[in-house]
Amino acid sequence: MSAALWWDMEDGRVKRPTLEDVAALAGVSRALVSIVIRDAPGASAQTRQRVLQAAAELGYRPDTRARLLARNRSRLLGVTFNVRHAFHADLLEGIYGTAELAGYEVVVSALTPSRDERNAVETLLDYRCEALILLGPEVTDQRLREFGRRVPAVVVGRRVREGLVDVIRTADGEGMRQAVEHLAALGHEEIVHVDGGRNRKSADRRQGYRVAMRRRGLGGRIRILPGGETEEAGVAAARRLLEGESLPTAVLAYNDDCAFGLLDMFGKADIAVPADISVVGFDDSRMSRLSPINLTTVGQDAREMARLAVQRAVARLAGHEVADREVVLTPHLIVRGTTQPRRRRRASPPRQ
Amino acid sequence: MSAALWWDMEDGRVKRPTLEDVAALAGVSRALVSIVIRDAPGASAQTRQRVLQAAAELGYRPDTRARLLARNRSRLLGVTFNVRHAFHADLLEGIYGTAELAGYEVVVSALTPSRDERNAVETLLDYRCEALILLGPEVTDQRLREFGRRVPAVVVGRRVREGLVDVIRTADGEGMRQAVEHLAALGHEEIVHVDGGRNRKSADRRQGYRVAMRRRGLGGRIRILPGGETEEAGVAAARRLLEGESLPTAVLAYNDDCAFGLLDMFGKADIAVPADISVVGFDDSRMSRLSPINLTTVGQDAREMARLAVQRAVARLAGHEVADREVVLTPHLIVRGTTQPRRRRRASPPRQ
DNA sequence: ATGAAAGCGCTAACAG
DNA sequence: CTGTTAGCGCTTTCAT
Repeated sequence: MSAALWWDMEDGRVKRPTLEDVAALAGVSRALVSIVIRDAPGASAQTRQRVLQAAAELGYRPDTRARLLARNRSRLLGVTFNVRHAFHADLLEGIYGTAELAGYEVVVSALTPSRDERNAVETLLDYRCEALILLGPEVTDQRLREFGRRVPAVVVGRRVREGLVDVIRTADGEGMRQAVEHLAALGHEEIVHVDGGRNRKSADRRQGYRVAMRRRGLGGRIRILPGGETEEAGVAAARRLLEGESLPTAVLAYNDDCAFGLLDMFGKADIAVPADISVVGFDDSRMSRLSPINLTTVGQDAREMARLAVQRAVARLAGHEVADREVVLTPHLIVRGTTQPRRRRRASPPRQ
Repeated sequence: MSAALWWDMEDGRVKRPTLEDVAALAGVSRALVSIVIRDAPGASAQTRQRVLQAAAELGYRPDTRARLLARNRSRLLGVTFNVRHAFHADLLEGIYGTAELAGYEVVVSALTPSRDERNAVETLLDYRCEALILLGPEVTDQRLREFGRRVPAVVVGRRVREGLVDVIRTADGEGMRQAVEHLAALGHEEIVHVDGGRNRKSADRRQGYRVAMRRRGLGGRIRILPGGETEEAGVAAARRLLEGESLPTAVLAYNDDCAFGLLDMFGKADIAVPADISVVGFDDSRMSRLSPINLTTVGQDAREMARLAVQRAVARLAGHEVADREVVLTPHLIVRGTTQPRRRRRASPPRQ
């Protein structure tokens, strides 16, 4: 890395040493250099030494483009993620690590408002990625299956109807169960669920809530408010709650963002959390950990999900029969400061 | 896009149509297909038609690897970003857009705890990116210059000492000035600054605070508390403030995260914000907009920064002399709910 | 306007 | 263990 490489202002190109250059300096053939660089068997220790030395001297680094093209297999894993989603950061971290161990490279493609899954995947496929890992994709099952028809695809964090893609996700129902159990154990009975709208994840969580309530003997108290995935949705839901004649003692939101909206509106309306009402979110997003918020929420194991996703993709590529297309991990409740035992409501001054 | 491509489970490889296939189907040479696909001059409208048709029929998509290798210029812009940094999401969005307009492709490399700038940049360079755009890099100036010596490099969001790299950043001093002015205009005089530690950005902001205070005739009230870039640092600083005999009426934090820590600790100590003390952050991070936090902070124009960064890189590659290596944009204060006119302190009940 | 041919820098199969 | 030889799929002269 000591080589002083300069870029040529004339044509904007950088002249970098090639295998050939290294071979020349080491006085061997290109093939031999290739072998040494790839750390493949078939070169004497002595040659190895000399080649490595020459490479270092020139500051040689293999050209990924050429390598990718020449190699029969690209050994490339394409990953799409949403820059806005804090959870994806954790997943990416794990993916890079696991992929490296498995001998794969990772090429990521960011989703932005003007760059959806289709674009991102197309880009990835143009690089001839061998498999796709899609973090919390927002396209239809139909399209996901289309992706899966082209290369092995692993969807992380969301359910996909039957077939063609592997799925690594968290048991949403179980998460809701834990949340309901937690609240019920604290003495709450009027536990309202503000749902996430019309998507599948929302349906799963809604159903989980229903089942858990019934199982706790609170079937009669089931109350679901239409919500959404955003803070605004939470605000709107809180407003609706406040308009009703009686407030529940606990609210279980579809996700953290929605819960933030609830917290906000309750704060403005002079309802103390958790003294007057307990609030639980879902996702354990980074913000939920922020102490001014300190939200009790349901968390997922990012590292494990990442590990499994890569492992699936690789297994599939290796032709191994994968037993279950879908792996459902168990989430775990993280109790923070927005829940407490049910108690008499008391007046409390506004905060803002 | 209608082609039904299947991946071969035998060897994990996908067989995709090549230029050759398209050429055969269209009954022309590969060269001609290449011309048509690239929309380059040198083919009759008729041929164009036929080739395009054939390509569509086969679901042909050019192989990026081959393309990159064959082209003498990669027309690739390498971007490093930090997945944890919400602001980078906005920047990326702008970068993708501007780059496309300029006829460049973008390849991003994510920074994670175990994957620092060095790794990321090396990966990017291995793809033979022509230029680098580094979002809020955390390595030394020394190393940044090293990058700049290899390819044109644009650093976004931080100052770099003299030379070799272009810089697009926000005027930190001006941001601090606006914050101080805002607080002073609200009647605050005891405005404490909790700084960000030993990095350059922190020094800039600290200095901006000093200058602004003096200019406002508050030179005697200058008070700087050692802080840091994290929430924890904010918590610690708040603790130190609370230990002192008198609390200031306003605190200006190094950044939003630090401000969050302050908010948290104040909340726990029964100090109302903004009634008892006003708090200002810096960055306009996504969380600062969350209504339970609703932090008054200093914002930056992501789109413009992105546009300028790409423009710089491209200009540099085109060999255009760029007048100023450093562009400093003006930030703007965003007044939210954590600041209010100075007034008598009053007791207020705990929130939690 | 079209086609033939020569690489881009590397890997991999095959001889020696 | 080492070197020779084909490509990978595309772009790009350079003839025709």
